[in-house]
Amino acid sequence: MKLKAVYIELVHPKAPYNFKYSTRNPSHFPTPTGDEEENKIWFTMRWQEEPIGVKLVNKGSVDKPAVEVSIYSKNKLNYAELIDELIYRLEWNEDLSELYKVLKDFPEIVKKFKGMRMFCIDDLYEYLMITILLQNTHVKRTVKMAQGMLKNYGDLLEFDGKEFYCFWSPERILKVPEEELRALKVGYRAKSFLRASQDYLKLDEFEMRNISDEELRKKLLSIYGVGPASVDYIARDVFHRKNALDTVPPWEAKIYSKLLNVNTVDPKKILEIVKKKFAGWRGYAMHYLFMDLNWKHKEEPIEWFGKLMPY
DNA sequence: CATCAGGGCCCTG
DNA sequence: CAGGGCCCTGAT
Repeated sequence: MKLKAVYIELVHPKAPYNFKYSTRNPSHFPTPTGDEEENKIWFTMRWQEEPIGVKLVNKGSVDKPAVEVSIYSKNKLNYAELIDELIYRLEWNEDLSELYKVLKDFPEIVKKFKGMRMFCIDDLYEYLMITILLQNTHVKRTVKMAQGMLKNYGDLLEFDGKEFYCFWSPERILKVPEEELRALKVGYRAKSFLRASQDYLKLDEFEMRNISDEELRKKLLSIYGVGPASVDYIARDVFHRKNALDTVPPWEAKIYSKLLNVNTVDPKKILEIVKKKFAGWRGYAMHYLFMDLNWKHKEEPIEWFGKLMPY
């Protein structure tokens, strides 16, 4: 599908805003739903049922942020509404000054990553599908499964001289028999995709933005295929809950242990330490520490991390 | 070649 | 609340 209508607007995120660290995450598994270059990023999304393409170009600096947003669509849209949505998803109006106080023991990290926001362009539905793709497997297989699913059920979009897939809609995937999904080697996840899609259609993700952390957690856990590990990621990344971190899986506990320089790898003890240390911001704070490690590892591989990080 | 664990979650007892 | 089962893949 060729996307022709184009709308361009220069948006000013609240300073400080670090474009690079807010739009790239070395630990994300690659999907054919977007691309990035220095100071540029392309991605797709489904907005009000319509698949669209978005390009962001950095036109500012950390202290004077400016991002040129280009919207590509088949039909004209209510652009003001869509820009507001992007501001929400990209956390462009967030004030993180309290976070930096909580991170006082990590001055180098605060200095380097000041202005880094959470980067999740996905809506609840897409992120549900992503967390299911991640469960109980290695990244390599996750990538393969994602490609297979996108190729078969996603929408191929053409915009700005590029081609990317947009995630399938829940309605689309619900028409597919479970056996057909299984043929794509997604295994028992086939059932999860279908049941989670059904559950999603009963929810109102916009309403969920306003409920308490506790209620949100309960609602998310009621979705088939969503358990304690996925809830933390969804609450933090999609719903921007700064304190979302109630489960530390063993593989993360080993990494946190090193990051926090403590002599335990017991997930429960680690969680207690994190709760105390990063009161009110534990999800966000750990993201900062984790990103620091990811970028260091990308620039120069860290042996212990390479061994611990599931691949 | 067989075995096994792996960015969890569901279901059962 | 603990533990087995689940699809598949690649490592051993």
